[in-house]
Amino acid sequence: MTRRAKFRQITIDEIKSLARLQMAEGGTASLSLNAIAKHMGMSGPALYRYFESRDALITALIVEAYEALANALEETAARFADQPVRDCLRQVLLTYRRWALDHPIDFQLIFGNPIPGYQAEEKITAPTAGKVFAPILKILQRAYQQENRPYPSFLENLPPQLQVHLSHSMREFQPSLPEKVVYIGIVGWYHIHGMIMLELFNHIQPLISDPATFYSNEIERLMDQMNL
Amino acid sequence: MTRRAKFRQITIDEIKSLARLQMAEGGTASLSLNAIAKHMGMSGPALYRYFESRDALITALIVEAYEALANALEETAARFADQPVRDCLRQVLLTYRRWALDHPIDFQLIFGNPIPGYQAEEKITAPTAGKVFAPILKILQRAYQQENRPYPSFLENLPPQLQVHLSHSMREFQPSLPEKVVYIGIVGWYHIHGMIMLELFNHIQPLISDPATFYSNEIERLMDQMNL
DNA sequence: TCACATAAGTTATAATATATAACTTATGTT
DNA sequence: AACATAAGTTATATATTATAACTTATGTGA
Repeated sequence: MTRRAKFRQITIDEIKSLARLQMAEGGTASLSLNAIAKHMGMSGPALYRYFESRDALITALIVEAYEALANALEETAARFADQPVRDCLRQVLLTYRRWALDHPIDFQLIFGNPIPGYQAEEKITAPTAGKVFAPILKILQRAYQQENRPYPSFLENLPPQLQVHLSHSMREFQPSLPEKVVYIGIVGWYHIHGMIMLELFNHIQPLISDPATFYSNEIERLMDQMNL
Repeated sequence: MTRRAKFRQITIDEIKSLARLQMAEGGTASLSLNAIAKHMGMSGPALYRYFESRDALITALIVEAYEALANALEETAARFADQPVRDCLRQVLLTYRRWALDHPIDFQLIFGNPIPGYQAEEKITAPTAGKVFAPILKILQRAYQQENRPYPSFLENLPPQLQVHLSHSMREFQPSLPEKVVYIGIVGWYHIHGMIMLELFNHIQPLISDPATFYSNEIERLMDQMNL
């Protein structure tokens, strides 16, 4: 890498870092290229050498957020891979919540409403999205395929028109994954996700005194349902 | 109501209506007072006679959204009040999804990320928030208190530090509501909510071919868990 | 009916935002 | 050393929210 390219990378990183900081203070849409430039000691238009537009910067941040979350989950899964399935999955799901609370802005970028005016470039963001779900699927695969645990009873009478399909990018990670495993994963993920979204946007606090305990408790209940 | 006040109300309604229309096209944050005024054939600053600021307009829209959702749920609950609990609850939960899909902007205003720069005026929005949850609690109360259905088994060994408390405004609607009923309601609501948020933001479609069937199926599973 | 307060609009202006164009300076390579 | 290009600059166009000052329309009380 040339010296110039190195400096360029540093500048790009600083821009993204400041953008994150700005959003942390005023929400995902309080992003001002001008303010970033000013803070870095240069004029506004200079930023356009590094990002084509405000949306391009946002897209970069979204991709990074996806990757960071996926990495956090994968890392936890790897660290507890030799533990029983239930313990491993518990840790991964705890990491999921922990990461969301620690990185509310990144989580909103991934799962919240679209930013004003911002048109998601799905070609860029979609492939990374699958990575988030992959570690959870991997654990479930271990449970139901390697360890041959019985499938939960609620899978028995599913309506036939309910087709589950993995996106192309996800298929690459998990080549031979039974529909049932995917379905269990989806059901679990949605439950988890609902709790976290509500907690993140302060809809849980008026009802539950201790969201952490509630979450832990629901995880256990969920894993009970999954026969884990 | 004087003639002038009537015209004023019409103008206010038109502003709100156009605001909704604008958001429907470009997301919750693509709200331009100027554009609204222009569309109504008047200058930008004229709008400030009707709304103190952009945030005041947003707050009004949020309150209306809460009320509209609560009304939709209540209406459904009333229409199926003489049916068995399970049938009534099913219809209410279907209405919940239907309303969210039919009014994605209003749903985002209530449950999505905060709009850039917008500071929620919780004094105004909080009291109405309770109304959304009320119809569901009412149905559960009927099941477990009037009809004396047994509580689901997952309530048996809850950790003692897990306190459930209703906000003040909600207490007024439901004076004597056992903690257990509230807890069941919360658990169910979160599950439902997770599915709808993910569907609304297009995170469900890459995985599930038929979200409606999936949702229906999950409702049944949920009510099974609730002993309904 | 007329006088007058106020409601409801106007234009002008300030402060910021994204973004483009045209120009200058620094950097690295041939 | 010459030169292409990267990386910055200022100037400008066009939005945005919002305030100030001013004008016109409306409704009411004397």
